[in-house]
Amino acid sequence: MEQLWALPEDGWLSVREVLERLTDRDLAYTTVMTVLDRLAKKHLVSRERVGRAWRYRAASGRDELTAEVLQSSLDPLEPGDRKAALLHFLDNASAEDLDVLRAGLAEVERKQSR
Amino acid sequence: MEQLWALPEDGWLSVREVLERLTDRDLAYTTVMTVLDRLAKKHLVSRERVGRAWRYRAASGRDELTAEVLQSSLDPLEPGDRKAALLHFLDNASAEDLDVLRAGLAEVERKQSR
DNA sequence: CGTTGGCTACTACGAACTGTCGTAGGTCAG
DNA sequence: CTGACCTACGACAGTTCGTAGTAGCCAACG
Repeated sequence: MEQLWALPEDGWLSVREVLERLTDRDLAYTTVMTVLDRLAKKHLVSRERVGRAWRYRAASGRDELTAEVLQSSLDPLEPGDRKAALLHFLDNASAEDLDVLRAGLAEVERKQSR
Repeated sequence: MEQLWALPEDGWLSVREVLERLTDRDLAYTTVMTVLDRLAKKHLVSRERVGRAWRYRAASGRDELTAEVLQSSLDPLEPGDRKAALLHFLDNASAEDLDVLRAGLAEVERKQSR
């Protein structure tokens, strides 16, 4: 389902255009339509009427969506567990991830002091 | 389902003991058993035979489990998106979370240099 | 003006997962 | 033996997902 997000193109796409980009899957037109419809109902994509047809667009990028998932995974935890979870995460994180986080934290601080 | 993890007690618990701790839910004995059985099959809990009965224990704490979820949310992303997701995450993180991350990073560095 | 191609809306269906139980049958103590 | 307790297995409804078919609307072509 989310395979559809492998499609870059951040403009608006019609069902047909999405279908044509999914050459590997060989899906029926209506399948793509149904999926897009359901994603729209869950607000994972936005849609906009153009004549009779709908055009779809990712509501948010893979990166933003993932960031939300991270937050929502943490949210139900109590503060103690939340903290522990973050620390466990760091323990298992790759050097690259740690670098990104370090840089990101520095950036946040920079913004804060401004 | 995961409500069961609201139970602290990191020792081994029998089905009956779990049931008794779930006073709010009023579940049948077999319901708890089935749930524990299924969790065991997914390796979310470990079990150990004691006489005829099984005793169950959380395979990992809520915190560790969440840390794994965080990793697995990130894993399918390409490096660019992964980085972007982490940065988005920092953008929306609370001051407390940022503090934890800062402290955690410092800790990791300390370990590394040793 | 009727046919056709494209598009939507609605429905369907099987697989997987979840939450909830019930039944059947084994075992161990009184 | 009998009852209490436990497990194994099956069941059923509700939801999500992936896939698709049917019906019907509309605009443009010939």
